[in-house]
Amino acid sequence: MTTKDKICRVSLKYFITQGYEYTSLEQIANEVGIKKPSIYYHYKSKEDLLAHGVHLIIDEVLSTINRHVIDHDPCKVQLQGFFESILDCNQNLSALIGSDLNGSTNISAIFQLSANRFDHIAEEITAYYDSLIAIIINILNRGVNLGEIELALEVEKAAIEILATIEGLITISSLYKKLNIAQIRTTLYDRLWDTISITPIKEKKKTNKVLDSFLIGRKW
Amino acid sequence: MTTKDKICRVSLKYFITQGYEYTSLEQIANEVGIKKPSIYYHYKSKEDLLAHGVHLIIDEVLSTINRHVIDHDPCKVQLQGFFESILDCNQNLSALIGSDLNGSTNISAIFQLSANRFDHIAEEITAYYDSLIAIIINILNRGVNLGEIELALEVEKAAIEILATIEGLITISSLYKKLNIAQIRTTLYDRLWDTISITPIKEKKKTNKVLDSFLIGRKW
DNA sequence: GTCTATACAAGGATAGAC
DNA sequence: GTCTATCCTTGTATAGAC
Repeated sequence: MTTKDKICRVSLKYFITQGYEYTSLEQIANEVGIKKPSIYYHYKSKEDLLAHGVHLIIDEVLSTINRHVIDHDPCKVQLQGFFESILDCNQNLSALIGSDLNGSTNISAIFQLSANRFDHIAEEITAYYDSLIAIIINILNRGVNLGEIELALEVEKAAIEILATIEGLITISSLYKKLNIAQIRTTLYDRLWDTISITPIKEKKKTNKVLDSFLIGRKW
Repeated sequence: MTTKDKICRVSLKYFITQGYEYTSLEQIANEVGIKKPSIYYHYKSKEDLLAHGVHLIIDEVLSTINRHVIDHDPCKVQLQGFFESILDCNQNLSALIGSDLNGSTNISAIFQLSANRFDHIAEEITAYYDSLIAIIINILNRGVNLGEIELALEVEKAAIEILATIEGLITISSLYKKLNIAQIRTTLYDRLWDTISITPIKEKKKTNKVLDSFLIGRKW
């Protein structure tokens, strides 16, 4: 890994765990094993560093989706691939930046922060969401054509619903530590699919007994 | 309004729009119309200011829910009241802090930031989520007893699903500016209710033609 | 490509007068 | 309860040697 790459990943790690403003170039330089001014040889400013970090995450998410949403798979599998890709990327952020993030991560949080602060990063993030919605809409349209999905479905609304569900999981799991996200994501996806797929009088919602609680350390 | 109160609301406004770290006490003092050191008469530190701001939001959300979730209403109405309360609080944050936030706000984002940075604020936020989930679970249990909601429903999972949906809407609407949240929230709530309520062979998912796009400035 | 040295600004916080 | 003055630390960024 080049020094430039290393700087980017280390700074991303700190931006995510500590926040952009509370991360100093000194700290980044220390961990990389160089001195502070050397960063400026590779990046023109701290903001530049953030922009590269955001770009790295977006790249990772989109390429993961690309790998997991296979062309001729059934729609349901494709959509699940999409769903899982984003959640996995969020969860495996630690691997991406080569570090040991213990807590739950939240890629949306760093997007939020960056977008609020820097206009050109906001544009990239909007384009990213455009891509995500376009991908979902493609999957849904194909599903409608193949008869997997309700003909009457308004794909655009459904796409946003799906994306909102994913964002919600990411947000809530990082904020509410008692939540065991690994357990809830499958159920949530099944439910989501249930609301858009063809359901020919099949008995819906036959749920099983609760085996494990989604909540850690507290029984409701 | 007391000076202390004014300081709290002004700082909250800037914390939300600019981020905690990028907000200086100087800026806050300027807007309040006092000098920087006077802040220290009312609050012991900048962190203290943030803690009070977070507390203010949490109070507002919980009391709004309290007003909108009426004791003997049907379950569906109660749940919708809950749903709307949080989204409204998020949207009307500008009114709360007495200011002119133009863009979309995101209370989860400031929770995120605060929780990451300060342990004792994190505890308050966890307690807040505990309360929210307890409220939903109470509504759902009552709905099950009244026969409005599926007997087989696992209320705990459903509660988290509902909360995740709300969080998702907040997150995505603040990140993805093209989304018209006002239009999508009703649909999303109906869909959600659909998945948990008793459905005696009623024809589900009879959606109408799309009239307006959820997305602003782009037609998919 | 990385270093030392340093400029320069800004922020949080305190002391003490009024 | 609010002010002026000031301390101290830290941060980003640059100049210029090696």
